[in-house]
Amino acid sequence: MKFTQTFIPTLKEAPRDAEIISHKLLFRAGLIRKLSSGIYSYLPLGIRSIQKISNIIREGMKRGGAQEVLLPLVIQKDLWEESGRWQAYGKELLRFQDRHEKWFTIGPTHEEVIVDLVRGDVKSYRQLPVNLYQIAPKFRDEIRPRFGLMRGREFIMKDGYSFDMDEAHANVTYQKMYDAYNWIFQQCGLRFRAVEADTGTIGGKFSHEFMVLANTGEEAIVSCSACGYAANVEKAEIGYQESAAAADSAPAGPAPVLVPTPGKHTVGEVSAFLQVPASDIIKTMIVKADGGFVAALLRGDRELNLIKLKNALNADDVQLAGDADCMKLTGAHAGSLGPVGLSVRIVADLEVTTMQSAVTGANQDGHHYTGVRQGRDFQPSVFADIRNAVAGDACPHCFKPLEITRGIEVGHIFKLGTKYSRKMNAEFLGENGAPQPFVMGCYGIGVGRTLAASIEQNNDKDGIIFPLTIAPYELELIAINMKDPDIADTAGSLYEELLRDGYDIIFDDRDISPGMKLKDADLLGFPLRIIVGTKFKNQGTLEIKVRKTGEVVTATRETLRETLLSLRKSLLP
RNA sequence: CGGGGCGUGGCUCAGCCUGGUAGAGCGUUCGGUUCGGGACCGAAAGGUCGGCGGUCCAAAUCCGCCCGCCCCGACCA
Repeated sequence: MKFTQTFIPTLKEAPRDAEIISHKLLFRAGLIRKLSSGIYSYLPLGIRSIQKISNIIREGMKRGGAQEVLLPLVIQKDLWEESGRWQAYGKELLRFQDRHEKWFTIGPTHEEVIVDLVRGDVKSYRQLPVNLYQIAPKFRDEIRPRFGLMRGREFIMKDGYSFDMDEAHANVTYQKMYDAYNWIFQQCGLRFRAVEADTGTIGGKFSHEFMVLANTGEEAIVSCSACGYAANVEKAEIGYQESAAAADSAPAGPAPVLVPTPGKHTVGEVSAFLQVPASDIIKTMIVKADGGFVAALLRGDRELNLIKLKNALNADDVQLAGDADCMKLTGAHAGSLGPVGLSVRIVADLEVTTMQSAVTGANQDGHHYTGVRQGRDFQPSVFADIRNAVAGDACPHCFKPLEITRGIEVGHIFKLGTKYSRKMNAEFLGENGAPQPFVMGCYGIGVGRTLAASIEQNNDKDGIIFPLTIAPYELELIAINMKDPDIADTAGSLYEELLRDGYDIIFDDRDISPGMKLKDADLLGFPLRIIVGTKFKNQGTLEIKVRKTGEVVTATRETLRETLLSLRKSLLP
């Protein structure tokens, strides 16, 4: 492709609303433009990269035994009512009516459609497994779209769904998809990690998220370099080698003392005011669990993990209570709560059991207790790991210190089981002749997000550094001065040759200053760059620059192909 | 949804407080000089100042309503 024949509107400055680096660079390099909040157009370079990622996904899916389909974008309400999600999905589901005032949605995900499709045509276990996927736009009416392609409302996603006759077969399919995902992200040239994830309300023990490692990632990943354990912080367990009942055997100290702490609400404020470390404070949070209330206790410097709490309580729905509920239950506002004298059920984090003389809220505004002791002054009914892991906590498998890194979720696979097949009455006849529901799995990849994540991970001050496999073009040819006939002619014929050789090449044939071409080349981030310039005029040499390393290799026209081949090879994943 | 901010040429922004001629840089067009890191000289095009209404002799500027966009929002207990 010649630069002058395509549409690559590069920009010196990013628009003001671009916050993160990938958003800025996608915009400045002319890969995307915004139409509306969270809604983007893909320009020629953007769609090329998206297509390369899509093709890698297709290859990976093929290897994993899945077939491509294309499902409708617009879905009628009754299917969503069958699954119960018309009510359950909430405001993220875009709903609208056609001219007959019939309700529809633009699919944010396609379980209903795929189940409807398969139940109509798959009637026997002999037809299983069925594993179908599509790569298509989706729409989720996010409360707050942000970060460009990272969290848009309309976005391109690969979503796949598998149907198996039983758990054992579903597990095999799951494993194939797990392997396929590893292959796909590796082919995309990403540094990533598959981590164990919470399965949410779906249940089952298999769920993995594929996280691209990047400091700007929205998710925290807990990992152990000693044994390879890795999990989303929502899920990550903490290793405790012995259940600490130490507090019970320690000698009892003096009874709790009520101290005034006027205007001190946060752990930080109380800690500073009373001159005690945050780790000696027990913070008390009132939580609404399935309609009832419980008090969750944590060391002052820890964060509550609602998912762990939900699992510990065996509850379906857990959320923090509002200030009004706190007031009603304890007689104090949030900020002065404590477990002493509380009437609600108490759930204590395992760490709390080792605290023998703690500071807690006194359930009167502006007062705290000191010298509070678990077992004597209050009695939790449940002890559980309910906090977020932090760096240095023990690995649940090998007890070595855990590390925390950040990641961007680009893929998620999990077992759906029979949740949808039961609700939507999707059954087949098994070997025993009895009808039974399909055992399903579901597998997603954010395609646009993968592009954004790659840029988030691979960039420098000058611009994007594309991995070879997903770059819009692999190779850029630059003629330093198009007005110089020697240079222009050489570059022109070189372009034709390389094109014939099958290179994925773009030729910057614009008649503009060298500075602009070179700046644009850095910004656009194609992996390899050939420069035809004064060195060619004077010495007959061409320059090949590797964007990733900055390495410059010179070649003659004779050695160019060989040099390109080996450089290209060095950039393969 | 709650809180905050913004909306002026394609992009980044000034002007608004204190009403009176709409500005700069980048980009674009034309001519010329340049040609290895967003070059230089000269000329030019391009703006319903987000929309509607109000106040006023006069509104980008003051007031009201609306629209759009952006940021923050359990972890305070």
